[in-house]
Parts: sequence; C-alpha cells; structure tokens
Amino acid sequence: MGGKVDLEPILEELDAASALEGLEQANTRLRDTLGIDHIVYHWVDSAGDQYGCTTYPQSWVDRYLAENYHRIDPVILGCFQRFHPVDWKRLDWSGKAAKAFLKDAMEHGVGNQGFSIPIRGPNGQFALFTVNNSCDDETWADFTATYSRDLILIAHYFNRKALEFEANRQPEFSRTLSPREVDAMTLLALGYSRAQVAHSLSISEHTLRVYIESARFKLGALNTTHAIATAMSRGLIVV
Amino acid sequence: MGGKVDLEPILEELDAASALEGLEQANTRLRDTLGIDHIVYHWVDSAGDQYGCTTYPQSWVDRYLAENYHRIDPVILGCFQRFHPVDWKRLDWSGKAAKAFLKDAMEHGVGNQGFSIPIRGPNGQFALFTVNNSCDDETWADFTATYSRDLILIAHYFNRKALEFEANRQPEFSRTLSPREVDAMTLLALGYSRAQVAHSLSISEHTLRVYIESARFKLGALNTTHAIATAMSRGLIVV
DNA sequence: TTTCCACTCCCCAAAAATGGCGAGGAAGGC
DNA sequence: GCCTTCCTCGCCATTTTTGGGGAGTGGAAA
Repeated sequence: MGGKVDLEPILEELDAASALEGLEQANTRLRDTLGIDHIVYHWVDSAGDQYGCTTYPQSWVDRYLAENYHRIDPVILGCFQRFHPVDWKRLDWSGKAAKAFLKDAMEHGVGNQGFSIPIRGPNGQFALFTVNNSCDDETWADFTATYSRDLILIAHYFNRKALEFEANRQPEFSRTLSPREVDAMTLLALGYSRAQVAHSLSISEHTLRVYIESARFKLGALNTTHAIATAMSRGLIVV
Repeated sequence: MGGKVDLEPILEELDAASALEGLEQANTRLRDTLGIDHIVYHWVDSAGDQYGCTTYPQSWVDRYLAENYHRIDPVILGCFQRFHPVDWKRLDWSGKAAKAFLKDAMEHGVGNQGFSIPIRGPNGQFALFTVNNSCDDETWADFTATYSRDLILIAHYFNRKALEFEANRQPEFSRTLSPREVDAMTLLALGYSRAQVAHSLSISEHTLRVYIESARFKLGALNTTHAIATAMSRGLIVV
C-alpha cells in the first residue's frame, strides 16, 4: 500500500458492467489493486431483500445471515444514522453483543480495520460499501486519507449499477402517493388521531379514511401502522 | 469552458467550512471556476423546512417558494425516484404544469441546460445539487461528461457539511429500547396486529401491551403509530 | 443489599380504527 | 370525448386499540 494507485480503469469497468457478475469481478479486481483484505458491497432493500457482493469468506457470510447479525452489527447501526463515511474505530463497540460480534468476525477472517460508506437510494434503499484490512492504525489512516474520495465515487458507481440491475428485475415497483395522501400519512406519523388529522386538513373524517385506505392499498399494507412504516422506509413521507 | 479545471481547492474549501456561509462562498467560487450560470444546492428537511444555497436570482427563489413549485418541478419529481445524476433533457417535461413551470423559470433567468444530482441522507433527508447554464446541447454534453465525477463528489461534500451543521442545531436525544420492545415495535411496523405479535413472541397480549406502552413512553410518542414512526426515524428499528 | 429495570401475567370499560355499502364533481392525459 | 386519478362527503356494525387499575419474578447495577 505505498503510493497512490490510479483507480480510473476500475471506475470505467464499473460503469460498463452490464450484469451483477461484472460488479463481482470489479470488486475482486479493486481489492487486489488496493492491496487490502476485503471489500464488501451490501445492499438492503425496503422489502427486506439483501444483495451482497463480497470477498469475505462464505463461512462468515453464512454465519452473519444465520445469526441475524445485521441487528447488532455496529457498522450497520452506526452508518444507518450517518451520512459520513466512517472508520470502524469511531463506531460504538462498547456493548456486550457488539464485542462478541467483533470477536466472531475476526475469527472468520475479517480484518481489524474497516472503513464504511453509507449510500442511500430512492424508496428507502440503503447500501453499505466497506473496505476491510488487517493492519495497524497508522497504515490504515494513511490508506483512508489517500483513497476516501475515490472510495466515495466507487461506492456511488457500485450502487448505481446495483439499482440499475434491480430496476430491470422489478419494474414499476413504486407507486407514488397523491399529495393529500402524503399529508394524511405524514400527520398520522406525527401522532395525530384521525379526528385531529381530518380537522387539520379541513376535511371530513370519512374523506380522510378514503385517503388512508387508498394509501394502504397502494403500499400493499395490512394496516395504518404498516402503511406508515412502509411509506417511511420508501421515503414517500418524511418525519 | 475549455480544458478541465482543477477543482481540488474547492473540495478542500468545502471540507474546511465551519458554517453555512462557507458553503455559500464555495458555491459562488465554484460557479465562477466552472464558468457556468448557476449552481444550486437545495435541501428538503424532515419538517418541510428548506435550505437553499443558490446563485439563482432572489426573484426566482421567491416565486418558486410562493408557487410551491417543488410539487410540479420535474427536476425534483424525477430525481426523487432516481439515484443517477440526471441531465434535465432526460426528464419528463410533457405535462402542462411542467411546461408552464419551465417557461416561468427561463423568464427568471434560469438557463436552459441543467444537470442535477440527487443525494440522500439519514431519516429521509433529500437534497439536490444542480448546475445550470445557457448553452447548446453539445457544449453542455461536453461539460457534464468532463465534470460529472467531480460534481458527484462536490455534491457529496456539500451535503455532508449541510448535515453536519444541522446536527449541531439539533443534538441527539437517544434513549434505547429494550430488546423485547424492539421486537414488538418491529413486528408492529411489519403490519401484524397485537394478537399476532403476541403470538409471534410467545407472550400474552397484555405483556405485549406493556412493551408497547413502555416504548411509547420512552419515545415520547402519542400513540403506537407515532412510536413506530419515531423509532424508525431514529434508526432504533429497521424495517 | 437494596434498588433499579426488564419481563411476565390479568380484568374492565371507553375510545379509536376498520370494513363495507355508496355517490358526485373537477382536472388532466390519450 | 372518454377515461383515469384525485378530492370530497355520509352511515352502521364490528374489531382493535388504549387507558386505568394491580402483582410477582429474576438479574444487574449501585
């Protein structure tokens, strides 16, 4: 990891990729070019689907999924609240579960140093692009300082492609809510009762119900709470 | 707009900014450096607040806000569904309202060419970074091809700073939920009724109520829906 | 050791939400 | 001109949620 390597060819390779396999090749090539242990692009959908493009050993991936580690992984939890790319050292590893998780990860070949970039797309899509390595703090600080900008761009391109392929697989996935429906759902999410919302919007409570039901239907939700949660995770309403 | 200009100093200026004024200075400087008409960073807040850092004439900004143009602006509507940076030519300007909007914009000094980059942060934050100019299609295509990567990075830095300043204004209120409470809230957000959730968790419905009420109390929520929305926007539960 | 907090269980009555029925006007796109 | 979507309104019965009580266990922290 001496001087800075030109990553331009990798960006172009990513840009030209026409299938998920292309991303995986680019991923491996990038790892080798940077001379680090692992790179993982991890994608979580609002529907709960996951797509991972990783150089981690399969045993770790399996274990991660089996243990539902995404619920305690400080990288996920921390990045979900931030916009900044973040060094793993700055995350909160104080909890008991977090420590056990870290130990387990190390034993499965995950390096001690990590740098993760959160990325968000439409409809509540959330992805993480992570570089991982085994080395001392100083070496790692040099590495991240040198490449952080390139990594942001690469993460962006990665996600762009992943979304592109996903859009091909699931066309017409998102139906938007009408302005009135958005108003209704937003006020409900803020804790107002139906009577209060109807009053706020200056409409009858029954009209309000029509909006709520219509939104529920569009979102494929089972009840109002579900509709709110769905609308929020798809980014249709903001609270 | 001949050869490519080095934008490194602008990135550093952005990185070093410690207040919103810094962003505005960087904005103007970037516009002059690139030799284009306008640059606008536009941020839509959770509460519906808007922050704009723009070189557009004030008359246009006022008109945009007064007319609630964000509801029909094809740039906003188009970018809200995409991840890609997008050239304005590729957006849908077919609607009647859209055409009137475009005409109005031109009359207020907005250029005919535009390139917008959508950016998303935590809690449904959404921002747009746009460069705008008056020129022919070919010139503009050259410009965007040359600078698209730099613009993505600049947009990213812009948003990072804007979020940073916003975070300072609203410090964290973090109170965690107990594991059982998280389970309960998560299942409720997935649309299950209390009876179903209680069954899923193998506890009585009354016990479940205790969790829900406890979570409501901790989150300062007025009802269950509000609690779910609050927990989601604070990242305490993931759906 | 005492004092928290998380977890578990129960009853009753009031308030809120949902399901199902139906109806009409206005605006914009093909 | 037709068709779709959006916005608006009403009533009744049923189901679900909520608010008010109270009670006992175990573990972890102070």
